Amino acid sequence: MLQISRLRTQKEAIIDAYKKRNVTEAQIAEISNVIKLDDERKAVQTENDALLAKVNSISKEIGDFFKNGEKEKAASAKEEVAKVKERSKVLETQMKDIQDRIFEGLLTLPNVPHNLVPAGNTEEDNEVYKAWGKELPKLADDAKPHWELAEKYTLIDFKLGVKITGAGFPLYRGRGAKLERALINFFLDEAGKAGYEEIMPPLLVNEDSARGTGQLPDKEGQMYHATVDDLYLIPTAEVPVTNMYRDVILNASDFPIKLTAYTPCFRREAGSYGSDVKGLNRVHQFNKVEVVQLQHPDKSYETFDEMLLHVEGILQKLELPYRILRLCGGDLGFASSLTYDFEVYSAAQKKWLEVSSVSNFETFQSNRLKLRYKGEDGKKHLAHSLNGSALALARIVAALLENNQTSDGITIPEVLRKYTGFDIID
RNA sequence: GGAGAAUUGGCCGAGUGGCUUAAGGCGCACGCUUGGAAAGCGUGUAUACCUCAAAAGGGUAUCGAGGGUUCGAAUCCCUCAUUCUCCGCCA
Repeated sequence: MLQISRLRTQKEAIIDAYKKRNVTEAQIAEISNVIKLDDERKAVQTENDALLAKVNSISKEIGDFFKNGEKEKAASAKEEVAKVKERSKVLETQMKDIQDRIFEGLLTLPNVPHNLVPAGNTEEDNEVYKAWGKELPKLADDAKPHWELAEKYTLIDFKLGVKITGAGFPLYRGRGAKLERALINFFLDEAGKAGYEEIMPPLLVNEDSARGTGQLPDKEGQMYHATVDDLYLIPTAEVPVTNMYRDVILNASDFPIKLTAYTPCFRREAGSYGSDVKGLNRVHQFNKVEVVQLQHPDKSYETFDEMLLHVEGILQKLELPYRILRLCGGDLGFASSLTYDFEVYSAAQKKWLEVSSVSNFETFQSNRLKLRYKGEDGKKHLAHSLNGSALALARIVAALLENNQTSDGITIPEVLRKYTGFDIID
């Protein structure tokens, strides 16, 4: 959520930057509308505060009148207060209404794209920030996609997942389950080495938390909702982990705050269909290790680069072909200012699969979270929040299985062997 | 799930309708004192918003949250949350 003060001071610059996104005329108009509503709010508050001050001072007088036994004066003063309060009540209703409309207006405004964000509307317009320099792996003609390999070596049972729950809930078994656990441990250990504190958060969150990181109201349909208790299954660890700092005031010396968490992620993926959803490419439940950083605004882009290097390092250790995309305005998430996606090449499908997304939200999340720090000037300012996947498992497994298949079986990358306890799946 | 008790500022803690501008203490900051420190003394020490060209100043709201009663609420009433104790259930 953007701050009204920013809309006021940087209105033209924001509208200009918005042109890189798919914003509508209505959204642009909303900027002026919110400012106008805020002007109204101020006028109403000024009037109402003056009325309340009057009520307070008259009430004090009434106390004195009673003490002195001046009952008639007290009675007429009471009448006066009643009149003032009647007017105040009207103003209070107005103010509430205006504030609701301001909040609704602000919720429709996406984050302002960073200078580096290329203009564009679709995936096609994303810029390749770093391309895979070497030749892409070529497999034998009889190379199998990962869902066939998973069945052949009894690693994942998609059918049992359907039986127990439904489509998109894979059941990992045997060495498949072990490989999954190995990757989780490997990712967590890498994050630990990079200085992230490990968190094991709740997997269900309340409405305030879903609202804090912006899942509500924007992406309501994407989350599973446990209606009896009004709790949401997390779509990413970002939600519980970032909400650790909701309504928190930090000291500038606390930065950077670096947190990592493994959690299963639950996504309804409403509206997806076709070959994209085959196998592990798109599922309702998958495992992911997330990294989150809270940082001083002056340093958040240094931190952003550090997070990119962290993700890149993991992919290199896994020996997977990858490329990094700088998302264009149209593909940029609602809350993000700058996002780089990591894709790995899945050689049998001959597809690039998104496995990580690293974003700087600047103050967009912290404004809604009320996540602030006490600055050098003694005043409170909004912190910057960033996060990234490091990494999302399901698609990494898909690429590993496909790329590493040989006539003897599927070889396990060197770094994972001490975690899996086996070198090859045969 | 049931019963009882509690929730006040950075922390402890007083406060049962106007004398609260939330006492007092601790902590913190600055000053005085000192050779230096401690002690002592003094001053200051929440947040958000409104007003003001700015600063100073003034105003409003906030005593777990939200409603209500009242001219006036930390104080009375209602709903909810959290914590503690006991009972029930449970890995």
